[in-house]
Amino acid sequence: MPRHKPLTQDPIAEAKRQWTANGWQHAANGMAAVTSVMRAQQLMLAQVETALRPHGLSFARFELLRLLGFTREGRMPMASAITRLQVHPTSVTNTVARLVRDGLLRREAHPEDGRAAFLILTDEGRKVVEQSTASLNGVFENLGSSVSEITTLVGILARFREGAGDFSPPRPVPDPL
Amino acid sequence: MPRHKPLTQDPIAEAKRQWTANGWQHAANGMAAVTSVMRAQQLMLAQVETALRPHGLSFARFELLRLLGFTREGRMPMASAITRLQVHPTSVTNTVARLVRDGLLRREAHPEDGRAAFLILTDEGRKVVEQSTASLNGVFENLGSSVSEITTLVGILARFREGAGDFSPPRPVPDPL
DNA sequence: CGCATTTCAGCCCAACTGAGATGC
DNA sequence: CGCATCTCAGTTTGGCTGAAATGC
Repeated sequence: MPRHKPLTQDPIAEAKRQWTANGWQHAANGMAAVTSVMRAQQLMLAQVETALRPHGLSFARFELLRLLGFTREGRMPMASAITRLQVHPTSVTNTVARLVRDGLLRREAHPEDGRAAFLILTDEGRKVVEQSTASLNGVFENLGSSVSEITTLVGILARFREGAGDFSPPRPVPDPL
Repeated sequence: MPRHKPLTQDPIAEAKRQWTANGWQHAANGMAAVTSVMRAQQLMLAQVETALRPHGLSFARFELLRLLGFTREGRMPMASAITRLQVHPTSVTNTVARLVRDGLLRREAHPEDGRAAFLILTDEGRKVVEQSTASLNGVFENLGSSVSEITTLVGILARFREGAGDFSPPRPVPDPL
């Protein structure tokens, strides 16, 4: 992890001040939000990658393994993984190739659809995913934010993601009539 | 921009359910927070990069130009940029090289310290930073979240960043005595 | 035939590491 | 001398595009 010179004040608060001073008041809040999310992501990713490095995984690789690990038999069609992870098909091909190279995953032909591929966790892969999940949970349990802050954060970002077209709501209130 | 298959429900809510079902209740909230921030960052970055592409800038390049644009004379020592942007020195060298190549920035020797470099905005660079800021502000003004949500989000993430050692607080309440 | 699934080659960017040049 | 500043070469990664192979 890179060690940066600690700043004596919040650079985002400073940027917001400058945005306002330049007459961009209407954009200042949004700028602060976007910059905050970018920076928080960097910090979180650094912690996550530190926890995963001993297991030989990146976060992208972990996410795919974790998905497989949640299925009953440790197998899933490629297409499902692509949809669920919301990434580009070639990125998944790439991620899978590395996991196969490391012996954590196997690729098999789909029994019915000759175009499709099945991803299958190896025994080693199953072991790694459980161990790395345990390491990651240590990070997740120590973010330094309160439960109520975290709940609020997740809610706000869920509404943002939905507004950005990330998913359709599950209609928590079923249609009356 | 990649076009993904829209999901019919929130994948993070689903992941949280699985975390809980596996007995990791204490980590489920943190997992949701980290995953939410990661995904929101992807969505925001995609919008930001779409707005910047016509100007020939990435977000990293924009941030450096914007920093320069806020100084009186459009000039700043390399070291200040490194500290303020909180990135690796070689990354700044790289970013600067691209901006110089594109004629938006000039590099000059520091008058007093022979080791140090000065970064100087060119006329073209100044024009580009103002135009691209205007484009970005369009994104910032239309995130789809309310002002109160954004304010809450920024506050929670500021506390997280501070806790993660990103900066030291400006001591809003000066020490009594 | 059109369409879906997946891969491949190749590109770009960001971020890093390690080494070294230069000057305080 | 040690240290700071910065650059360079090279690696890794992820994410993308365009093209193609294969099969529905």
